[in-house]
Amino acid sequence: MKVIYADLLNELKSRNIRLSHQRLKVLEYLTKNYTHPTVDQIYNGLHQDVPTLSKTTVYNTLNSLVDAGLVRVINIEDNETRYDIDTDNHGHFKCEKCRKIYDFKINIDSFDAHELDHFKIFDKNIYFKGICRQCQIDSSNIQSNN
Amino acid sequence: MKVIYADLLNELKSRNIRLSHQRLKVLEYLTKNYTHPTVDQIYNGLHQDVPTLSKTTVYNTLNSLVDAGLVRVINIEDNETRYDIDTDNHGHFKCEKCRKIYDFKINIDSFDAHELDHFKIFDKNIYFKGICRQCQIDSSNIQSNN
DNA sequence: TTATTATATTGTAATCATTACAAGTTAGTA
DNA sequence: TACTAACTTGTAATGATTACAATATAATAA
Repeated sequence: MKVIYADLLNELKSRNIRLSHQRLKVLEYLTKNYTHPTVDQIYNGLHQDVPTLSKTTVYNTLNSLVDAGLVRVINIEDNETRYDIDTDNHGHFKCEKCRKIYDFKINIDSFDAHELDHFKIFDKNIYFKGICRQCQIDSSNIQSNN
Repeated sequence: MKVIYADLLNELKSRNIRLSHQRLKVLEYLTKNYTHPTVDQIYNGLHQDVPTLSKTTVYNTLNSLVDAGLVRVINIEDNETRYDIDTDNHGHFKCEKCRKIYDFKINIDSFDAHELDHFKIFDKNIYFKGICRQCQIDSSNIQSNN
């Protein structure tokens, strides 16, 4: 899914969330970096460009954006929260070697979960963990060098 | 899924994990409390019975059991890790009102995720968030009392 | 049973992510 | 241009988890 920056701005305006310099920069970062970044990565990525930026502001901004439904939280490891500007229905794969998070297409709604028939569901998440293709290739190359 | 305590003990023995008093108590707690407890809940639940128990031991024990594949980690909220003695293929629903976690049957392997065809997958997780049936009933009763 | 030893437990201190808070700043509006 | 509610910032607080070193114990063999 392609995220259109201008659409995000309209979305913010319609929700009366002020278009502060810092928020626009965080949004811009997320639309330019599809890496499911952590708060630290966002902060470090923007710090040169916005020297006054505070990490608290990054937290505040992300919380606002999540509340507004413009950003999704990814909780895979318990010690690092990641953020995703793509709120469409998709899954995440985390490589335990290179730590990269890959998106993959999956229609979560195609499941039947009858036990939840009378439950209100706001949010559906799928994530897998393992070793990505590239890391398998890399490690077999290292072995063949022995 | 019914977890057989004796099977867990054999599993531990075969992996050369010592059957210390504290570990047995944590395992017993998990097999008796299908509530996906937090570390605090386990610690508080056992503290009367095992007064010398340390919270560090609960952490250490759970990490060992997770490494051994006897317990699964549930990361839904970023600030509370929960533990599940049921390692079978199933999904979790977290109610945002009563905070309870419900299990539901779902065959995660029934999906096709072709983009991951050459990825090694060790671990698959599904969780939903929303309002459970009981909390919806409760809140409509409160409203009708107005 | 007893002695031995590798492994486990414990309490405290350290770490790290996140939030609380209060003072200063700014976006949006009139 | 002035006003004000909302936002940003830096620091301090919080809370979960881990590191560490001293003590205790499970498993093994004599």
